[in-house]
Amino acid sequence: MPESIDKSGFISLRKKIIESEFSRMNDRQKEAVFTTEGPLLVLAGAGSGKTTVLVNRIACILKYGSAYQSSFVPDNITAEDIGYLEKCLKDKDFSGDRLRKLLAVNPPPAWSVLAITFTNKAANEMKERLEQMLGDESQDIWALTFHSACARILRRDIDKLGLGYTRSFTIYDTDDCARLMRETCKNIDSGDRSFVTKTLLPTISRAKEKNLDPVQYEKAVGNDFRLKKVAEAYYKYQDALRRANALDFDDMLMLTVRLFRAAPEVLQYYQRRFKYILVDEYQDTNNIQYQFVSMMASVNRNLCVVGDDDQSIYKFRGATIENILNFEGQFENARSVKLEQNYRSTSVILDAANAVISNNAGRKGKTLWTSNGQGDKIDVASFDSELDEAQYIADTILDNVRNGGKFSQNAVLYRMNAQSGAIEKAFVRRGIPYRVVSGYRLIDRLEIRDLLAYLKVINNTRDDVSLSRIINVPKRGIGDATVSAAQQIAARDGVSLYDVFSSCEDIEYFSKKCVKIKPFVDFIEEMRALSAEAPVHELVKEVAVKSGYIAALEAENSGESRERTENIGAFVSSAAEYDSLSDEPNLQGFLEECALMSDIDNYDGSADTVTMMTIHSAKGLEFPVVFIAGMEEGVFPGQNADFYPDELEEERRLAYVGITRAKKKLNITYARSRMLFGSTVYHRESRFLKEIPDELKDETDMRSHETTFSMMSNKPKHKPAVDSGFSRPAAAAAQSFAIGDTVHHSTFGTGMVLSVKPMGGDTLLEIAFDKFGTKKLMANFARLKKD
DNA sequence: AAGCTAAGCGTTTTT
DNA sequence: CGCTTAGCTT
Repeated sequence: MPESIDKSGFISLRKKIIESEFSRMNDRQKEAVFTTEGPLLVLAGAGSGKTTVLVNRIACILKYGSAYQSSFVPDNITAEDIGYLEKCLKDKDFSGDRLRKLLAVNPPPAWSVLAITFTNKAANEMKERLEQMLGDESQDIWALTFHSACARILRRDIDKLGLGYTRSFTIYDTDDCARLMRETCKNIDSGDRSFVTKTLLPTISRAKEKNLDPVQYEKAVGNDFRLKKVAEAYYKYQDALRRANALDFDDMLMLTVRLFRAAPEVLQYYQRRFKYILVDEYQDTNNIQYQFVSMMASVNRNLCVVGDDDQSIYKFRGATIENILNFEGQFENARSVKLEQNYRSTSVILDAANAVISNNAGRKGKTLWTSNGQGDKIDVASFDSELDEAQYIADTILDNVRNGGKFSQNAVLYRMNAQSGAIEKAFVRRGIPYRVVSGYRLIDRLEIRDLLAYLKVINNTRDDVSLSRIINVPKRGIGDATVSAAQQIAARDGVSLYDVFSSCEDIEYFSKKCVKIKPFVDFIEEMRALSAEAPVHELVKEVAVKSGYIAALEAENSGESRERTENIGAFVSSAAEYDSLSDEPNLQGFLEECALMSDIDNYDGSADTVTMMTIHSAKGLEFPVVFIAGMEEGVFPGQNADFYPDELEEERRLAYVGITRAKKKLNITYARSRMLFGSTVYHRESRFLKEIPDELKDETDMRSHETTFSMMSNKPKHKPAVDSGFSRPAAAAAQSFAIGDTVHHSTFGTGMVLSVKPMGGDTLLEIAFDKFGTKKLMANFARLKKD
């Protein structure tokens, strides 16, 4: 190196340039971004710009490597180079390749980064933002959920586990698992029908999260009679899964970790491949996920986890907050950074959130602050019934829109999906466009599940659960007696149900039934051949038609059957979308995507509709105006909260998550009576509401103190749209209205138009109905007929 | 095997 | 309330 270059001068210039490129971050954020080596815990409060920090940190690593922390100086730097760098700093131009070459110290190739999140949506968002920032180089970065990452790993090497699984394994969702369990453990019948789904499977799930196989679990259980029964069920269940070449959600993690132990070269491959690992929402990780992460990161030790202990809301599915609390103990030389400045909400909203969460004992302790203004007070309103509550929410949203807002700025959040019904009805009545993000997806519909069962059998003939689901759907003369006989033979010979059916000619018992069975087996074989060559959506279409499923629906020719046919059409479209978006589309990949995609993953914020969802689904999102409905004891927090202090704290964290979704305005509502699961229940105001200081709230009591009379108790005629994946066609009612027009509405009957106001491609009408008073409706959504 | 009716039952949050 | 299932009939 030439004498004239001052080493320390170069290093400090390098720091200045890197810092300047990320100058828009606050000091804490910078600290996280520039900690590019070693284990790092980022405790990021709600709305603290966490995603931006993550993305910037990866960008910094990929562009400059460890340059910020390194004292290494390349030999061949010249005075001219220094001049160039100084000019870059002065011009704030950091885009040049030359700059990068001069400054970078061991930058890793792009595919060195594994980013793990919990939803596909978050993964895609991260990928998109990285692509924006890095261009093509981000192509090979893995930004995936835990489950998809494990699926990829297992797809390559699951046979190395030596348990008989093959690469065409099927992923069982909770419904499949319940069917399998009921089938395998018919003798474990406790009389309680929900025993399997409420007790047995969750208990096994916990065992798998601790990486306990049936044998280990049985040992751990000891002499507990009840748990011994669970262990027995677990053994049979796991064996059935193995024979079906199927994995449940927990297996995906457990078997990956076991694969890493059984085949160290597989683990090594990934350890070398991923120099940098980061995990988002770390507070939601469970024990096996911790094992997975620590194995992957143990060589390079460049692990960055981001989370907020106050937002841990998945304890019920095994998440353990200890992973965050113990991070510094588990990873040597770990650093930790707290992000407490909030960029999202007004100080009123933030103060309310802080006040509520401060009632929790088990937390690391953070206090969010913001330099945003105070903002509006929180509107709190109470009602007689959930119907009045829904009406109020609908009216308030219409007011917001009339004052220049957009529907999409409003979100309605609630504790349980069951609460959405009343609100949907009110929206339908007012003509408010909305979208429900629910646990109920397109693929949860009966007809799609049937179709998927066909596809699963085609992909993996060992899948007995799926086969017995569709063997006689539509009716083809193979009834219960035949199926249970076949099941017995399969169990006796240790083969799959499909094997029995396909060799029915050799089995005496089936001599007469073969006429019915043979065509079905031939059909499956034909589709198996097709699946090797045709695109997935064509296969799906063929299956739907040639199985006779569509014909059976058409024969039924009811409104419901037509809807089912439509849904199948939508499913074919989604397969076509998969075909066009996926790098190498195949049936297996499509089935995997179906199993691992949730409704929120398809949520697209760009349509101008109100969003409705549970608070769980809302985590990670933000909206200018948020309504939290059903703030009642018994609903939020739920009944169990009185009994289990831990659950109360989890509910409180959930309340914290809900409150911090709001950017500008928060509305909270509750009702003293509520129709829930078929009967009316009475509740008091939620304790969480009382925990918000009075000076932050504007309270309105809309409850009557005499007889309850509610106009809304008129039953609506419309069945509300269940999902909303398809929003109502906005162009359908492109008619114009004038003041004085007489109109007909399917629910409100006849009325007269009082005012007309154009609004974002639509028209807001104020209509005086003869029997229902004055309502505000959006013309395109209200299905109005002019006289 | 298939289709019908009556009865019963669970209801939090989800990858 | 809405959905599944048991049990009966054809």
